[in-house]
This record gives sequence, structure tokens and C-alpha cells, in this order.
Amino acid sequence: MPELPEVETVRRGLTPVLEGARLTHVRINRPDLRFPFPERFVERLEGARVERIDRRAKYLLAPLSTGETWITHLGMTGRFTLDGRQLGEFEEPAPIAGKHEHFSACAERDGRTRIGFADARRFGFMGLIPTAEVETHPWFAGLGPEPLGDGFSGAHLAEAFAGKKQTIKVSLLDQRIVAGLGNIYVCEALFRARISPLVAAGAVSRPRLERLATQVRAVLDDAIAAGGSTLRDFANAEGGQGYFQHRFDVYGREGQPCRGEGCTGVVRRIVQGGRSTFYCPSCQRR
DNA sequence: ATTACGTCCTGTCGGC
DNA sequence: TGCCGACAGGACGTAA
Repeated sequence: MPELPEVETVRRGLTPVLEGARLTHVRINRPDLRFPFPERFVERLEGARVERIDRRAKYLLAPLSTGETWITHLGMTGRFTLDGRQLGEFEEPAPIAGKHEHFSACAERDGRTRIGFADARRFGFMGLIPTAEVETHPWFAGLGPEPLGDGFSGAHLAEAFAGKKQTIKVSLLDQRIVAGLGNIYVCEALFRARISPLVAAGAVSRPRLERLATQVRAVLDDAIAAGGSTLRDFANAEGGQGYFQHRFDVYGREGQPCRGEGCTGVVRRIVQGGRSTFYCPSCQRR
């Protein structure tokens, strides 16, 4: 379930365990996820100390004491688990938790915590690149601003959207324009801003773009707050039940009444760029 | 250059 | 119950 708020929630769950910890018992159970694991991946992680857990867009970054940064993208179904169980005298990490766990390690600081990474669809991936080269790496060089950072505003959207004929829905999913939004939060932000997903990005007025930027931040803040309250569940094996899902206004609500104040419309589902868009045709008119 | 589409992979859910 | 198609929160590669 990883869009920006979910990745941020995972980051906050991993931080207390991984920050300052040394990685041991690193293991991979297959040669690749979406991409091959890096060369000598296990050896390069083994014994390294994790300095921090950072997030950029939907990527998790763990700068290491070795001068390299361990990078994880959760794809669609990637999940970290922390079982918190002390492995005691076991030489090897605990048995594989399910057939889709492709990576595991232990974080050793005061005690030892086992970390697993499972990804059924294997759209996720991991990388290991010199920390000094992260910003210029192809995964990061072209990313737009963080939506919760200073670089994101109505003015930024106006500049990025100028002359664009692509619909605003599809444009907001473009990570080069703003980095971290996914299908759900784009739908929700457009609803909150009362902007139709069908309009051309370049045709949206400046006041509406200001409103959109405000609502993008608002929905992400709300979702992070909701995810943050379920940190523990996320970190445990059953993770993934974000609790913001109960507050969706449009996503997954096809055929249900619009929640807009005074609106009698019904939420519709259409397909744009091959992906579902949910919106209220009554209050998102242009 | 921008835009559109197919692709990677597995699991789940609804309909027949 | 079983089978089949549609769909799933991402991002890349290719082609128009």
C-alpha cells in the first residue's frame, strides 16, 4: 500500500529499530525482485551500521557507515516486518515467514531484531549506491519536489503544468512533477480541491492550482497522521492495514453518494492512463 | 519532447 | 466448488 504516507509510516516504524543498528545475518532468498539485487549485496550490507532511515518520494533510504546507501522501493506489495523477537543463540535468522519473503536481516544494537521484506508481486526493488551519488542517480535525479516540502506550491504546479494537454489526474501521477503521490491520493486531493480529473493540466486556473496544492498537502498530512497511529500494526507481520482507508472520499467508492457538503452526486469510476480514477462528476466539474 | 501503452508478477474478488 | 476475467496503491521501456 505504498504511496508517500504509507512509505513515511514504514520509515517511522523502521527508524527506532534500525537507526544506529548494525546489520547482521543478511540473507536473500532469490536473485532478484523487480531488478536483480546488487552485486555482493549480502556482503556489502553485512556488518554495516545504519545511520538513519530517510524517505525521498516513495523510496526508503538508509545511509550506512560504509559510505553506501541501502535503498528500498516497496513497489505495490512490498512489506517490511519486524518481529521484535530476540533470536538468542540461534545462528541463523528465524525461518522464512511465508513464501514471499525475499530478504531478511537482523538489526543489532541493544538487542537483536529480525527484519523481513516480503513482496508478493515483486514490483519492489532494492539498491545499494554510494551515498554521495544518490542525488544524481537515475532513480532520484529527475524527481519533482516533495509535496510536503518547500518546493511544492501552486506556483510550482502552474510552472510544471504550463502548456500540458495531459489530464491533471495523469499529470499528478508523474513523479517528475511532484514526487510521492499515487493513484489514491491524487483522486482524493482532486476531490478535496473540487477539480475534475478530466481537465487538461495546463487549463487549470492559478487559484485552483493553489487550492490543489493546499489539498494535496492536507490529504497527505491526514493520511500520515492516520498511518502514524497504527505504526505498530504496520511494523508487525500483518502490516499494510493503513487506517486512512476508512476516510476516503472517493477512492473505491464507485456508486456511493458523494461526501461533498450539500452534494447529491454519486461517485464514478473511469479509467485514465490505464488506471482507475474515482471522482464526483457533480462537484468536480472543471 | 511529450504522450500512450504494454510489461513485470502474484493474489484476490466477483460472477457464472 | 471451480474456473475465468478484471483489477490492484508503481514505474520503466518502447513506440508513436
